[in-house]
Amino acid sequence: MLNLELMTRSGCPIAATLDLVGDKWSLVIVRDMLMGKRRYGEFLASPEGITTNILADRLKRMEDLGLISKAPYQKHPPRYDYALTPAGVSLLPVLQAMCRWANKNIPDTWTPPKKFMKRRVK
Amino acid sequence: MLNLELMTRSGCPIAATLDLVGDKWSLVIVRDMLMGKRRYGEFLASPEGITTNILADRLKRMEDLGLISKAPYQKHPPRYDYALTPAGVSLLPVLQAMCRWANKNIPDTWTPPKKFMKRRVK
DNA sequence: GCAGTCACTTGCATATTACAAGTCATGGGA
DNA sequence: TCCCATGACTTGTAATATGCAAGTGACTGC
Repeated sequence: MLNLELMTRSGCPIAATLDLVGDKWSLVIVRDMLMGKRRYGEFLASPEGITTNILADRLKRMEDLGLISKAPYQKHPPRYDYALTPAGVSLLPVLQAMCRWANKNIPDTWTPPKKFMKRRVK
Repeated sequence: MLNLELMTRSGCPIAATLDLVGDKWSLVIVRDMLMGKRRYGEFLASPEGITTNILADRLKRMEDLGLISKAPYQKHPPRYDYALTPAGVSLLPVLQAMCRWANKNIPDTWTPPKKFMKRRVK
């Protein structure tokens, strides 16, 4: 369970989920991490073109929420690897459902790699 | 397939889905419709407290996107019933995945009705 | 004929996002 | 050694989205 001081709009699980990750960027970053990306610069390089201030804000926010964790891979200057926590990884089925929906309903969307669509989390 | 003049950030199905419904309110309205609500006033009455201008904007936007349709149930003054199109209904698996995630990860979220969680769309 | 309801629209303040530029430490090459 | 590039950000400002309050028009019930 996540530990949140954040107020959600209601107890509805859909509304509560949207209060945590219902913006245009958080789930794109989660996608990148599920695909193996771990560094600030790798997230910036994604084709959607997130800007640096939004990326820094979302990384901090999702860390505060308990969806990602960061570990330094060097000390001077501090540099971090970002990784999903189990709660973050378990967003995978949401992303898979979005992929299925988009591939059926939005023209010209890419077919995700099979290993992404087949992967299961407990 | 939806017919969109909207530019998406990339061909990624996740990013494209978020470009259509990745805000705090659209999927809440879809949820209400899947639960049987059809009128403007019913959406307003939901516990999250959407405001009238945002609701009117989202209804129009989702109609333009092809996710919902409206049909008049009286002429003077014009009053409408809103309903999901097949593309709108097929967002159900995304909402179900969010519910499962929230119930496991966000404290004190409601358990949705079984008929909502069990329902399947082709 | 007057209050209330339904389905909105409008105006304005605040919050969020986008875009551009700057910072700071370090590593590599001439 | 000095210059430039890179990684990981921060800061400033403009554009856009959201929240809040109030207003509108066409009825409906009393």
